[in-house]
Amino acid sequence: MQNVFAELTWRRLINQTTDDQHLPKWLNEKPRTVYAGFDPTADSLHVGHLMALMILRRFQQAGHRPIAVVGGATGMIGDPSGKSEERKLLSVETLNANVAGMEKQLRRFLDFDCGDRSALLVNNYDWMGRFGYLEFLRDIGKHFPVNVMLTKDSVKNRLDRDDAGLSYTEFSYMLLQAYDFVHLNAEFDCEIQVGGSDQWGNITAGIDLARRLRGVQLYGMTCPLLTKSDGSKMGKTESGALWLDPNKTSPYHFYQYWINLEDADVDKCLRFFTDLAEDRIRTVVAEHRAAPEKRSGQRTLAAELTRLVHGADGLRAAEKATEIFFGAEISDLDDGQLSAIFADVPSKELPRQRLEDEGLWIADALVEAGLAKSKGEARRTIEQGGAYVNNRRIESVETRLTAGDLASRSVMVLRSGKKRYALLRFAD
RNA sequence: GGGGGGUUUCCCGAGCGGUCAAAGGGGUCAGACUGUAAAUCUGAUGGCGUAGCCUUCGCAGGUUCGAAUCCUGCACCCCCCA
Repeated sequence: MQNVFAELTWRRLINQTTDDQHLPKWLNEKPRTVYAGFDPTADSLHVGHLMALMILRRFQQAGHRPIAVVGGATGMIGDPSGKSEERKLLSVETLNANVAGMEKQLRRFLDFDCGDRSALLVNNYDWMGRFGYLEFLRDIGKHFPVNVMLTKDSVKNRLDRDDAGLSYTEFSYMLLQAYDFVHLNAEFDCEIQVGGSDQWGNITAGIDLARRLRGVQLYGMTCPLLTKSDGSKMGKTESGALWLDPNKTSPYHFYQYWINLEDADVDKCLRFFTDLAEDRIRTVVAEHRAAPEKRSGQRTLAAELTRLVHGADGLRAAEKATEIFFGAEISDLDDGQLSAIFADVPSKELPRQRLEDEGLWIADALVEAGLAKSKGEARRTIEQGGAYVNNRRIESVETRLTAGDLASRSVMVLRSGKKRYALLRFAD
């Protein structure tokens, strides 16, 4: 049994608990069962889920048993917490697909095969789906005074707004989550729930319900919201959320997000998201402060987190891609590796025959690849020294490309400027 | 209904018979610098294998050796008077 409370404290993962006095001791007494919920709003987890996930992970590492609950039922309703508008309902098929996608990813963070403290993965649809409406109102609804519900932040905030209402459906959300906690307590002896700070109301609702229905005392703990030093949301890119699914966000982009993190957020993220020990983090941060231009903090963070989410192979791919995207000459790579590295880069297929005889004029190649709108533009780029083939600068507008300029069997990597890439594939 | 002003290249905006592919600014694209940031500086910015040619200045005609620039008609926008 390790002291998980102390661990979470130095990692600054505790925002609020239902019992600061007794919780640390209570957690050290014996292995406890802890749960966190994940709403299946998409077919992949994203960085926003990472906080709760890492907390479960640390509980397990300390010797406790984590339960990840995917909200097949609650996801059908939509949690109003932290949301400014009524959400649209997802179809049952979408929900099922989403639940399946998230399950796969959860396995990376939690150990599902280690004896007593093996993680559990459950779907609340399995117990909520069977409930009849009348039954639910009699057995559960009866215990929720509306005046108490109305004081919850998630409800109050929505009612205070002039531009968004709150449907009866979403209003009922907290009853479902409260019942989840009670069910998990009865079924798995789960006694503590963790979640983001916006989950406080839902968690305490569950604790109240458990006391009334079962006469037991449960606990709750929230972590801080994940925001950047400038106040914006962490894990948001111009193209949307930062997903954990490599098909939605490539390991390279995932890695790059952390490499580009503000200096001010590095310490915090190392504590939140890596398994590194406290003194190691202190060392990394100290080194980083001494020479911020080296980005050693970001590098450590990016490497640790990418390895955790995408595995050692994913990290290697991301590092290789980084090296190449920042100008390393391209050589010794085959078609498959290049396709993987440049997965998000536009590509165009041309007949191999274009490389024969005279070869392919470099300006035509840039236009074909979409890096220039006209040959004139291509010509200018070349004249200004901004055109590259396989990351080698093209010196002359007269350059013609032949089979010898292929980076691999059939791929040629074109680049305009610092980082606009495109591939040309030459089919037989 | 009457009078006046406008419509320019991706955007704003100059041009008011040839030296206009059209000033200037913004944007964009390159280059330098840099910590994969911002700022700054430099260059480029209709098309075409380009000492040249072709297409652009609301639309259609016309005057002229020559029109973004002058004339006529049409369309749309703005302002003033009624």
